[in-house]
Amino acid sequence: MDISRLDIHNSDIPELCKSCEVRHKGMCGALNAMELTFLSKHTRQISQPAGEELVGESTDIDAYDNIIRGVVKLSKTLEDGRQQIVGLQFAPDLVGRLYASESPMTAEAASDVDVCRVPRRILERLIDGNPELRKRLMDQSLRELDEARDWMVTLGRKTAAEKVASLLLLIATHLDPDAEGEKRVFDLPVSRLDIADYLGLTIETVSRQLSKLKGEKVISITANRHIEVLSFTKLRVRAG
Amino acid sequence: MDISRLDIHNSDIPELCKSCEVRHKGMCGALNAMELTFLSKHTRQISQPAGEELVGESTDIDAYDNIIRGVVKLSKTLEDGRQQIVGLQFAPDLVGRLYASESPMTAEAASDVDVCRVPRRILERLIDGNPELRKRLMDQSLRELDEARDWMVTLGRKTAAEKVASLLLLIATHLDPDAEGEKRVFDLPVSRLDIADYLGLTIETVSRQLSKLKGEKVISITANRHIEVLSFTKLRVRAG
DNA sequence: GCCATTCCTTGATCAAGATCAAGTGGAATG
DNA sequence: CATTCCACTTGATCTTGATCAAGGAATGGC
Repeated sequence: MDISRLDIHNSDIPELCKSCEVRHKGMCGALNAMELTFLSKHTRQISQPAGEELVGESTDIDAYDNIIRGVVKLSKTLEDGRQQIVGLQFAPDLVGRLYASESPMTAEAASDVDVCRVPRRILERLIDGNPELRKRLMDQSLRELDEARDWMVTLGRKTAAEKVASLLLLIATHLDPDAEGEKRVFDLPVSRLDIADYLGLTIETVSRQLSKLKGEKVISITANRHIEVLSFTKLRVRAG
Repeated sequence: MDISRLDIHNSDIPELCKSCEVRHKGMCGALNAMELTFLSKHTRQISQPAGEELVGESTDIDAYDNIIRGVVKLSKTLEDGRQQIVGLQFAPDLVGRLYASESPMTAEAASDVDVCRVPRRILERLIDGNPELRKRLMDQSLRELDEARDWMVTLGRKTAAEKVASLLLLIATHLDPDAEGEKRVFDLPVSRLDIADYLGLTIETVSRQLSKLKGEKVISITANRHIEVLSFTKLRVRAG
């Protein structure tokens, strides 16, 4: 099962997963070309429109999804319907709680999403025999833990204005296809309701804060979702 | 480096770390008897009174601490001094961000704490050669991620009353030395300020909510820190 | 192009929790 | 035993963000 010995070339990568070869951003959960080749008989590429569920809260996990394109939101819901988004995942993250039989949260396509789906048992077997992949997944988990804890500070201690500015920075950072930078112009991959659910606010407050940032010439907004950051410096100051 | 082959008996465990043999609670980060024996020449038992720092935010990590007794709080601070506690750790958790050279947060003794300190390089080498330990640490990280995300729901979407009830349940669960139960009588291991910083509230609000729970006969409080839960059912209802 | 629907914005009012300001009580110190 | 100190409690008031309500802009179907 140690696939590092296999003589696999990029040309062997099955067509359906060519697009998985997205650029890695430091530590991440993506499967590499060799691993995808190894798994090719088991993987399926799946396209989900925005709003479709990938995994439901408290449902059995029988597959992991390697994100190829788009944004996935992870959320938890209280009995009375209050919802909190507990994470956003971008390509090439791996979606799914490792080593659990039941998902502790819902994973839903925030934007239109393409994923490469791998059956749970198959991936777990691959992990066992592949120390490098295991390390990569450990690193993704630890990075997600760091991000969750950073976000706890935002949720617990920041004002509405700081929360909205923080989210714009987060998205600008993660959507940038290039290494360390931030995207100056981008489309919000999520609705106002999603933003509110991520920040622990209401849609009205989010809307007001975005309007305020627009009025202060920190950002410009067109067509509801299209954002241009006019000053990262001001935005960072406002993010606290 | 595969220590699972070593012929080690419990009687070989160095005296200083005998107490490390606390009961494991399902998945956890504690080192087991064999590992502690292996590490005995490198470990030091350290006692810190409440309030003492184990690791500072943004400082170099040169050791990991295996908690033997007490509660450790993990916190992050904004430039202007606002603080958020992002996790509590109990025996036998391992304190310290794995595979990072710099700590993303402060780790501080919440109560009086005893830890077994292992130099970073030594533990990392042990992990590399010990698949079972690696799995245990992976499980602790994933469990901490689950807990952080659960807490994000509390921070983002619960009322002050629900937050305080949730924290009492969390502490009652973690302080119980027995497997699956909850402790009915216990001492809060943290101050009102710590509770406020964990819940994203002020000490005044925490105090008012505790008084309210006392008035409603859900809990009784004596000597500020000593809590008796009179009705777990009511407490759970109030935790939302 | 028109309509319906959904998503977003803006305004007015309200309430939860923060802030400001005294207290209270228990433990430690002399 | 008195005193100080610190952690906590309680009350009064204020502010932030929620709620309620209406209207506007984008999107999809026909």
